[in-house]
Amino acid sequence: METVRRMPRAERREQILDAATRAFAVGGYTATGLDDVAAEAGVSRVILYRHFESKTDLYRAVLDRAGSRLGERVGESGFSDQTIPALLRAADADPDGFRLLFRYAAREPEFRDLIDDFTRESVQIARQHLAARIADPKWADWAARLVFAVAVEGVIAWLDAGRPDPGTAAERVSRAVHGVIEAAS
Amino acid sequence: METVRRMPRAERREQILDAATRAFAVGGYTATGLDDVAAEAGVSRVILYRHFESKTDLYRAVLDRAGSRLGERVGESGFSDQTIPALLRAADADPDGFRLLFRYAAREPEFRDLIDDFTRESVQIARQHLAARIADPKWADWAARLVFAVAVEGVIAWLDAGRPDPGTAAERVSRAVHGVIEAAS
DNA sequence: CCTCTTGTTTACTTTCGAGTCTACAAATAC
DNA sequence: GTATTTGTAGACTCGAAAGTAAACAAGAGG
Repeated sequence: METVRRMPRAERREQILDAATRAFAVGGYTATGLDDVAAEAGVSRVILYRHFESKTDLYRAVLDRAGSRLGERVGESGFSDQTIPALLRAADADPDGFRLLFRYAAREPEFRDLIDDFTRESVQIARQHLAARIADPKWADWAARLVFAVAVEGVIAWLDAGRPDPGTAAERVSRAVHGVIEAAS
Repeated sequence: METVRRMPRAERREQILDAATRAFAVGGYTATGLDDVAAEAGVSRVILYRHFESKTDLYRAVLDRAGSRLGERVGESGFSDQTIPALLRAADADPDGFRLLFRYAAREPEFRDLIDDFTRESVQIARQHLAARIADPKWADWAARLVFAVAVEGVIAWLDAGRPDPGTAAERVSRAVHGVIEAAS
């Protein structure tokens, strides 16, 4: 019988967050039980409650951390030729968090607020850039949403493909994004 | 007190499917209770069980119908300049079904099989077209996924925008798709 | 008029997973 | 060596939503 791995409280908390991110990234909030999280963390279910008040609390902590990391790396103002590379780096640094945020949290009524700020702001920035190129504001909005979706989907598809060619990935995603911008103008 | 609207069995079944499609399209499977569905259908909860064995059964029926309609309109073979217009028409004919399939069902572990066939086949077709243009198969796969995502996201964004300019919408989505294809080549 | 079908209402049971309680074990720190 | 912290195990409660049962109401068609 293997000896039990003990950790100081703060470290365990982080380790649980890591494991929970992985577990939730598989199927989202409702499809993931606390037993799954506990198993992934290699810890009994009760321990989760010594670090987080509830499943909701834990999930929000996971999303918060993922969202903060994303915000730190990408920044939340402006769009430059460094934005896409930064998005890639953020996804590379925390792939499960990235997937979880955009693949699941964005569709979960209770939790989407945690990623919607980022999305809304990004789309808003895209809209401002596109307004000069697209006369009809309805279609500018449409294009802004699509541009953001292409960036995110491009990154997730890159993650799912096993993160090939990290050096040139940003260039490829950028080209796709600009391809849509051109096509929409 | 308003008199109760009775319907022949088959008609009621369809009407429930319509209402359920609307209800589920708001928040997906788990976030939608049978009470919500019953309310949307203007019928008591018990009636649902006289037409469908279970919530799962009802949901699958909804997704089946939406998937069939989609398949009928888009066809499941080949890609031509009629494919995007057909996709738009399908979404226009059944916007809630379309949204439900791609926005929620595609992310629900228990139910994604009902839309994954369509998605897989579409991506496969895209891949074949792109193989000639993109040497590295990893990046051809990536581009194929992205192209499909752009088509779907473009359509959903159009729905969410209130379906402006039905005449030119297909042209815009097509341009976006080809923009990504060019950019990825 | 009678019967079948469609519908309602209300109350019930079942199920599942979240969340709790208690008692115990063992590593660490002083 | 003792107290404290970190951990386990297992049995439990609780609540929400799914699913069931029974009794009754009323329109439609023969």
